[in-house]
Amino acid sequence: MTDRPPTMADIATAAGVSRALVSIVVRDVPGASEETRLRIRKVAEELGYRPHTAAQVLRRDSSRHLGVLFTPQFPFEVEQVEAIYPAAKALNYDVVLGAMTPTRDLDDAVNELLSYRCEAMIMVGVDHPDAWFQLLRKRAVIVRVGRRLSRAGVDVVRSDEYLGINLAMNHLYELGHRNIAFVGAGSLPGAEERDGAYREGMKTRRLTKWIKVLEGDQTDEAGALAARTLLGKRNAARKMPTAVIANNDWTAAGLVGEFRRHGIRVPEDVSVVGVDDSNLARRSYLMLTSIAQDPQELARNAVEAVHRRLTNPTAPLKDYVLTPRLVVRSSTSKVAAVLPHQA
Amino acid sequence: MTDRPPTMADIATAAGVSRALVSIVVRDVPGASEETRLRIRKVAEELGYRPHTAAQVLRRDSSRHLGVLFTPQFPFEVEQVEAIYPAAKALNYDVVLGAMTPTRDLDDAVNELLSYRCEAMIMVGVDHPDAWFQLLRKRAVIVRVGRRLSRAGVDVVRSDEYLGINLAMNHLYELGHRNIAFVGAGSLPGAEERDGAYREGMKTRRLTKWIKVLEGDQTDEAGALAARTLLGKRNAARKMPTAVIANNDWTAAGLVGEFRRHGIRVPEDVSVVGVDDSNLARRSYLMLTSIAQDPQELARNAVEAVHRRLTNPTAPLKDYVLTPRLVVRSSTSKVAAVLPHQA
DNA sequence: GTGAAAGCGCTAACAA
DNA sequence: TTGTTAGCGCTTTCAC
Repeated sequence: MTDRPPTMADIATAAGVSRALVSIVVRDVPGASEETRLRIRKVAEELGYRPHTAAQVLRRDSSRHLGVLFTPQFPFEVEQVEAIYPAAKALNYDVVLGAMTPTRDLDDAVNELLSYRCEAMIMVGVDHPDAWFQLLRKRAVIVRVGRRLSRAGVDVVRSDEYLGINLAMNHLYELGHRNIAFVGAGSLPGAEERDGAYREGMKTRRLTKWIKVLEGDQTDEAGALAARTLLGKRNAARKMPTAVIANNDWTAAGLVGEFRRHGIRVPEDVSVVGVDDSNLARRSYLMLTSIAQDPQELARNAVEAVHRRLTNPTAPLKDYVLTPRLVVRSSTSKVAAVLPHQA
Repeated sequence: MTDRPPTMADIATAAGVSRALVSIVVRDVPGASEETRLRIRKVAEELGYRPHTAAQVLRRDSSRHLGVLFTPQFPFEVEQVEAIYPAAKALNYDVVLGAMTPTRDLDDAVNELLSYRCEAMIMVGVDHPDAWFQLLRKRAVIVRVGRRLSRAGVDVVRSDEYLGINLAMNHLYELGHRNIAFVGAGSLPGAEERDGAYREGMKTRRLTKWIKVLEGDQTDEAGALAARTLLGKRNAARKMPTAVIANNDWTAAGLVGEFRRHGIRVPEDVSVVGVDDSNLARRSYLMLTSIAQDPQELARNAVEAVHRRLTNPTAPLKDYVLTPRLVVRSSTSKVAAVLPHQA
């Protein structure tokens, strides 16, 4: 059988002091002599004391609990979430994970976090109608982290996607690429704005005739599908691009995987650029050129945004925009000899 | 500012009944008329009532909280964890995630779950010294889910790895493969036993001279590394295998990725088998032949194991062994023409 | 520097 | 069927 865990009362009895003193020592707040502190801590250690989170939360008026909503199937979101732990600890928040899974939607996850009385929630990559956010905002502080442009009346931490796409295009343009395709966010909300950066960039560079936006989402499978679509156009003049920008690394990995399966070499035959500069981009068999957005920095800003709003609920809405940078690896190279009809 | 969430007292007042009745209705236990139930539920709904988990946990003698320890960076563990939600709900447990990250080790995660007073923890893919488990067992019910053979004095749910490896070998043997390499678990605990199935299977089939075990872990990078090692032996007679078994799909994906990067076709030039039959195996650009272990079934058994031990703490240790099966996709094919010296 | 006491929201045993 | 009540482990205010 498992033992009943020791309570503060047990520590107090064992150390010969009052419960209140134990609380003071455990929470590390002023109000006890150094000598008592040492003794109590020693006893607590010996007895294997662990604070009872539920009791703390119940008693405190603030839970200091920070909910994090994310989809564990998406690797970049995982990296993002991992970065939140140290950032939250720095500001003394406890992190509670709210995972979205095939059998557990956003509402399920939110309700759970609400039951834990999280005073704030960081939503990683979550998109939803504005009205939904407005409603939830009554119950908890909301901060969104991601690349979406829409605001929905909550604080947002994101990287400058417009700039990011442009960095990718510049890089490819300088390598001689003209026929550059883009795998976007498909029908997901915010897709319009994101594709916009690509379309506009192509226009600015007088590459309008090469504009090619493929439907995507967050997955590698979308990348593989896009690759097949492009390969289907292989024989059609002007159609098969010499470079593809994917809206994230995972999708880029799918592109590379499918291209290589068909014997199309990356980067010799086609260059691929990802976005996020996630761990995946660093894999030795991919080595993706990618647009870096530092998860640590996003996380720090997100937690800071939470803290700010918790401290000052009426502060004006803030849009934290971080500057991405280009990381060149070996999934991009100079464009191969250009056929006459592609010039 | 966020509103103070309504409590049972608020509902009771609004509905003109006692708190106890509200509790009865909310928990869905017998003791209230259907009419009252309806009214109370309606009021609760209107006020947006959410039970206060911390208060429930504090009051109940059992928390009904089931901690799940895992590493979100490992896709198969994520699939495993996702399957635990429905299984836990079926037995009325709440799931609390304990994520292990680069900045957060097993002890950190365990301590957090202990503070939440989880009465049980399911450890997905966690390996640790036996003594560690013995110690923790005093504090909570522990169930391990994974492919490891070691017991550590706790209940284990796993699939029959020995059989799995044999299924893979049979499949490859029947396709004419003889020079079959294996990417194992490297220096991780339990590696010996797992490599054993491969070594023994090779001996049984009189393929001793082809035995080749490459170091691995759980990652795709390990697969890529193994592929490079094998490619380094390409020109040495007898050395480059015609088939490789990876100890999981993620590693298999790394193998395939690196092979294809070098223009080695899969399955034409080399066949690759994974283990887990995870989502990854189903990706269109990989279509890995894999040894399936159903995450749903593992999850159901794990939760059942938890329930069993919670209900009967002195029950004898149990080893839940599930039977894997072979799923043939297109990462394996008949061996190519065999060179004389390889016969 | 230390201790006493109230009460957070809820459950469960009991009384009505 | 419904209401009353004690108390889970902790924090926090106040008195000593």
